[in-house]
Amino acid sequence: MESGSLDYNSQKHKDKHKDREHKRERDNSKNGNSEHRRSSEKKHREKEKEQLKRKEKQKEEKFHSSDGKYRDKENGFVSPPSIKVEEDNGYHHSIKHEKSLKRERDEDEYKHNPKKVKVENEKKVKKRKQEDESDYEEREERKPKKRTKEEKKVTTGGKKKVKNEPEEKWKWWEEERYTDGSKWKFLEHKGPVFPPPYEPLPGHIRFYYDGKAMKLSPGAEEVATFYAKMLDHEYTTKDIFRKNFFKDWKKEMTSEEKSKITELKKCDFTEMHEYFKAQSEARKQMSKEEKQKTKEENERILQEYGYCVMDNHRERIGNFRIEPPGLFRGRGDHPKMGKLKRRIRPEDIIINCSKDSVYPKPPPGTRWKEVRHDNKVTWLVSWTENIQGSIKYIMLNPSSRIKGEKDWQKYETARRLKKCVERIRAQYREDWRSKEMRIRQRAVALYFIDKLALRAGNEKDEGETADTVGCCSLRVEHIKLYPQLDGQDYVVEFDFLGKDSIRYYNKIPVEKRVFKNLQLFLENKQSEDDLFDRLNTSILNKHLQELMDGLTAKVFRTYNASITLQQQLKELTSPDENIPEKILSYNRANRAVALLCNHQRAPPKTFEKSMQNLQTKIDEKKKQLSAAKKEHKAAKADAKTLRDEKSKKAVEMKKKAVQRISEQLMKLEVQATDREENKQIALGTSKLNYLDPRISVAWCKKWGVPIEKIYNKTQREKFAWAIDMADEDFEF
DNA sequence: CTGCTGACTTAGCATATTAGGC
DNA sequence: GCCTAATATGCTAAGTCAGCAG
Repeated sequence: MESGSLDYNSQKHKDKHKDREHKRERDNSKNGNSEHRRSSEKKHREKEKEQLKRKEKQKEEKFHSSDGKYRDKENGFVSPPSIKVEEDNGYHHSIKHEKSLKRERDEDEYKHNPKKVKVENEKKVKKRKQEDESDYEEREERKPKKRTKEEKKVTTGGKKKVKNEPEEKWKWWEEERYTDGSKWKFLEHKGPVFPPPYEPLPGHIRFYYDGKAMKLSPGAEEVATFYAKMLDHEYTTKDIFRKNFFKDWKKEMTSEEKSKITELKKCDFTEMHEYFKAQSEARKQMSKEEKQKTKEENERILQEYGYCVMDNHRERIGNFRIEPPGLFRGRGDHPKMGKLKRRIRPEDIIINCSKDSVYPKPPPGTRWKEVRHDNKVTWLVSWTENIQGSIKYIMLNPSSRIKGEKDWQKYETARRLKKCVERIRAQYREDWRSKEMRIRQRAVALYFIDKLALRAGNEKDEGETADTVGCCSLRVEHIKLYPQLDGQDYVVEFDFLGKDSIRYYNKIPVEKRVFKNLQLFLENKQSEDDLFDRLNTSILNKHLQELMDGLTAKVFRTYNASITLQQQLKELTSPDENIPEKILSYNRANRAVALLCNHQRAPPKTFEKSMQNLQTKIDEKKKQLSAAKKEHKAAKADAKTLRDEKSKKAVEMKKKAVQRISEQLMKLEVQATDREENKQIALGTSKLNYLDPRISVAWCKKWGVPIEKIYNKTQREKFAWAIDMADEDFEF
């Protein structure tokens, strides 16, 4: 059935193969690599089936929208059945209703967790009424509800010095969303902050070529400092890095320099390197006052450039600083590592803001590349980066409405998947026996994505990026089939580099049918050939879209991560645990997810040492404990003979001491276990991106664990919506 | 389709800040 | 209070996915 692509492909591989023999970064990374591009043959004669599916999908939708709970609808923004929608103007939401809903929720929350207010507002007990500034009224369509009126305030000045207890937190999640595809009505900001210009090195810091001091032109010198700063980094030992750097560096040299400096290995940057080390040392040694001063300066910049006004609110910007020039550090075996990332000038910058706002001013004597007013996008500033030619953006902070709404929506989509995942699973299992190869491939790939939480796996530009893959781009060389292994049947071994060149290694038993299909897909292929030669992410996602509105490959990752957390929490938490133990359970649940998603990290450099320290502490505590126990016993004995009040009291005290120490010991032991189990696993990524925060919030409420134990300040800001709305009964 | 690219999310590592032990 | 280890934040690379032109 399929063929034709093979010759073409393997030809390509041979060319590529040569420059692709590098080693991986992580010691746990290993497999060989090669290139492969999918051939371009298509086949699309499946109309009837698609139509069928479309119908199915419609049914599915009806099923969903009728299953009752208004809350189940995406983002909860939906009229309850009982309330009539005023006019069908496209905004099918009922404001009034939401309000009443909200009130109920509040009551609930107070009932369950009276401490809540304190928890959330640690610092800003005194929410001052803001001077009202309603010049930003453009958002009629967004109709803030009554209650938000009082809250509506904009602090354009941003002069709040004392702490940060600005306005009362805006609950954007209680407002309506745009339904017309626009992202905002009004946007005003101050533009980006540029890195300081290059400061030439002092005269006594010299660069040597071939043993001889040599003064470099400012342009060449600047690039040289980028390299000098990285001297003790492993990067500078890599051939590609050195080669790329040298090539780009030469472009910045004067013709004179170019003719002299012909070999990197004759370059001596050590003096420069030492200089920078000394500088950063000096920075650390700065006096308190100086540190305070820079801190204040940073705060000033943050207040001026770190916020924008979007619609009626002052919102925090995520990254308002332009990336400074430097040497590109790709991850894994990146063919472009070491290339010069050039300095961004105002002339490279596109500003996005509303027409009727005060436009940001370019630095004196410069101009922006463009000022546009596109409210269909969320970015404030963009520029094109010179390594890959891709666009970089300045966007809002995760705590902003625009990011938060999207995040919330993501979890709602995952929850919709929960309702139909069984049907989808049944379907792909059925498809394993399809007579069409492409359907089988699609079904097996989807099975992997679902079961193993693999990423979709888009095609990548070969030679431009590190050789990494996801599900659809898996190659023959990435899997091994074992009809029998360690007493299990039909085992598939995965070994490939995924995003960020993190190795995915896993052996799992699969169903016989999957196994047989894999054998079939492997027939007559070279190791560099695509495993799924009839599939790509576009085909897969189109299929998924038909199965459920808004469904794409990555929704499975979100869904499986969140549902796993919920299950694990249920399983692992027991009522008699104290708080540290509960947190350990939470971390374990979190860890199960991180494992599923393959979120790894390099073991911290100080891991062994800090583990030893902890062990020492534990040993000491143990000694203390047995000493305390002895004393307790002795006291009891005394009390028995003396039988006076004083000795009775002493017994009590000793008893308490024993308790206290054993509690401390336990806490330490828990900590040790937790840390050991976390050695190579990164919990942060899943917590931040995959786990519906409402699950965690509900868990905290249910067990009386303070939310701060689970989420730090940043995380609480990002998940404010969830903290506000989820009660202990929340079910993902 | 198919390739390209724009917009936006997800990712690990580097650095800064804070907490906790002495 | 100082110093170190732990944690939080910042940074930016590397993905996903959709829409469009050809």
